[in-house]
Amino acid sequence: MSAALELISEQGFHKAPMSRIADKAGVGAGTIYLYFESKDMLIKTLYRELENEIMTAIQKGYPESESFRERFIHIWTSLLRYFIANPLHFRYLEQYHNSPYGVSMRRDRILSKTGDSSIFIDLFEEGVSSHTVKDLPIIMLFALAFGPMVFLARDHTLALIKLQDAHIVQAATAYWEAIENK
Amino acid sequence: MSAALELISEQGFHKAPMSRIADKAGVGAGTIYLYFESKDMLIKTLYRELENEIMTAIQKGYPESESFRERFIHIWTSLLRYFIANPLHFRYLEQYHNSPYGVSMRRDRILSKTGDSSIFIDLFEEGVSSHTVKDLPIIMLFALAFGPMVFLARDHTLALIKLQDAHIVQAATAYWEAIENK
Amino acid sequence: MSAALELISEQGFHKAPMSRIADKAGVGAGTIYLYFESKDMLIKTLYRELENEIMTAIQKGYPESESFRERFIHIWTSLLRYFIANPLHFRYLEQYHNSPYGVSMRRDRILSKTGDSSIFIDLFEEGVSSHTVKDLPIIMLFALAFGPMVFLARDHTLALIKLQDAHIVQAATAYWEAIENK
Amino acid sequence: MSAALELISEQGFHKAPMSRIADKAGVGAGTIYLYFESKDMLIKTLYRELENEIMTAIQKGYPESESFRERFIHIWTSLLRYFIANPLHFRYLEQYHNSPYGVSMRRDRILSKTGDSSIFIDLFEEGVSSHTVKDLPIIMLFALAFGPMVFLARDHTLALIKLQDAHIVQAATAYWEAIENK
DNA sequence: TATGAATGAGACTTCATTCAT
DNA sequence: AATGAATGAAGTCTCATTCAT
Repeated sequence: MSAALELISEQGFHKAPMSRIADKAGVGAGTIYLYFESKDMLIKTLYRELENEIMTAIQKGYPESESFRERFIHIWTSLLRYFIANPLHFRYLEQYHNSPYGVSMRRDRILSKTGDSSIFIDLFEEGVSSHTVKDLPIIMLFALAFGPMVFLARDHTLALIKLQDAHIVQAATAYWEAIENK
Repeated sequence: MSAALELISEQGFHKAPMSRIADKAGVGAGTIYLYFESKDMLIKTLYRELENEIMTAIQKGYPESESFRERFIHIWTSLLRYFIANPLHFRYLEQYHNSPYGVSMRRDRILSKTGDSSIFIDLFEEGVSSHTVKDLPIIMLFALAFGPMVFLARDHTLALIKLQDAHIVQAATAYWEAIENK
Repeated sequence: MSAALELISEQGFHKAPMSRIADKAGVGAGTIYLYFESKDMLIKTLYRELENEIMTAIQKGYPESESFRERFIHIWTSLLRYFIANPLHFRYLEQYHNSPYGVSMRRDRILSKTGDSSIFIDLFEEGVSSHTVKDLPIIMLFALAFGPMVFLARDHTLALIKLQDAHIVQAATAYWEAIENK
Repeated sequence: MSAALELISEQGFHKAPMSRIADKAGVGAGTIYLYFESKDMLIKTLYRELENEIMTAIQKGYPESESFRERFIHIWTSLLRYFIANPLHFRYLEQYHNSPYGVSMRRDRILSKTGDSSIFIDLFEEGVSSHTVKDLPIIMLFALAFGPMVFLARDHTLALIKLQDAHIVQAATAYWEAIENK
């Protein structure tokens, strides 16, 4: 899986044939099929693995009893810091989302409110009902919150900008002002 | 080109082999090569075509002499409206940006400040130097501005939300508050 | 035909598609088919044309009434000089001989003793029956005579050697000694 | 490789598509690419293989300590006998030399005096410096020596003549007289 | 008579997957 | 359980030839 992660992140799906993944992992090509039914399954399993790791990272130090604002900023900055610290993970997720798997998965999840993203949904619902954030559809809040973050992470990953910690806090604050209900 | 647009937008690059594009266009497979040197060239040419169309759409009704805020909101909403009106175009651009072409092009452009995105860059530079928007690196402002918009457009395209005009204005305003220098 | 000659000589058959030939000739692709039934026919016709030209060149100044040796050396040097003066023609003939056409044509001709090479055959038969040259099968004499010449012409054409007139005469003489009946 | 040898020898490069070679070899089309990077590499590797085999054949029974004449005739007749015994090899080499690969290789080798043909070059240089053969450029001697042999081999291969051993010796002797310094 | 856009068979090559070892 | 050689469908692209204009 880590061989697949490296190859796909760095070169994209179509430059990561199973044979190369096997080579990089130091195993035979057939061996992969003992653990994964198909390339698709490998890709999906790897995706879930990363997702879990990310959720764990976010929950670490989560200020359960602080204000909504604090909790929101914690999540937002944790996520961005995670992506900056793990650029391969970020690039993999991007590749995944921009593929047939990703699109259908995204739709399924959001419509059924399942999956790990439900944490975010819950948070936003609390924010709306407590009039702490603007009264907008959850999905819009979601887009407004994570759109900038993904873009920042991408620019950083591509080395177009070198995000300092100060930038991250600035961005989180700026973004908070966008959704805050004043 | 419109056959390519449809297939690639709806199914992704790797489900759009030249033979299917040709079929959909109602021509022989070889015919495409009379007009495009290679599949790559077809993809790039189509990209530029769409980009031009978008720039035209944005410039229509541009309030040249209005305040910075008005101009900014004009561009932001025009772009989002364009994507909502042309979901295939939007999805095509997304596919393109998430591919080897897109990544290298993006880097080249931003670093060399050429290409159509220079319009945005100019606008932001004006905003920063006139202290109308926060003093952040241009790329961050860019990410903060277009990140949410792309996410909104994506959600709309995937029918996860049906953006009304009211939503668009709300989002533009919310976003303005995020970058505004108060 | 001269467009075909140039392209095929310089780049080989497989880099001389009909479309390029037409372009170089300044006509439409279809126009060629008004004058030649197919690419094969074009190639064959061009071959015959060159062959005729060569036979004409050889016969010019042919010392009809001189000794066998004089006549032989005349033919041999004329031919080599022709190839040196017309490298494109030489390269075309080489390409042709090394192709399905060439091989079958060669066999047909020699077996049926038709075609222009019958001139050479007649000459050699005279030489053998008059005991001027060694008593070897005609085909062997042919090979012994034209093998070196073709090699010399090839080396000259490829710029591996720059044949001076002195060389040509030396070679002709040397070769004469090989077949001469002493 | 032997499937490629047969097809290319008998039908030429362009009637030997990879699919036919694979069929003839009784393997799948992709299998060839496990052993050869490309069709070009297959062709080149096969060429080198044959060349090695030929050099081995020539060196067998080489009369190291005999006179120049003996050594020269040994090489010449060995080569011709090899070609007669292995007509497919001969035809393959011919095809190869008459192709983009062959032409550039030939030029490289002769100019840099590398490759197996250097054996011949050394021999001729000895002959010239010891005044045993005529004082002509090496390339000319080369052409004078191997031109007839190639032609004879070709005629035999095409079944235009059935070379007996006596013929071979006659031809070698005749040729020796052409280059001998008298 | 001339054109040249259109065709589609066929070329080379890649790669997810299988299976005998 | 592990291997990796073999497979062959599918992909991109070329080009001799046709035919409506």
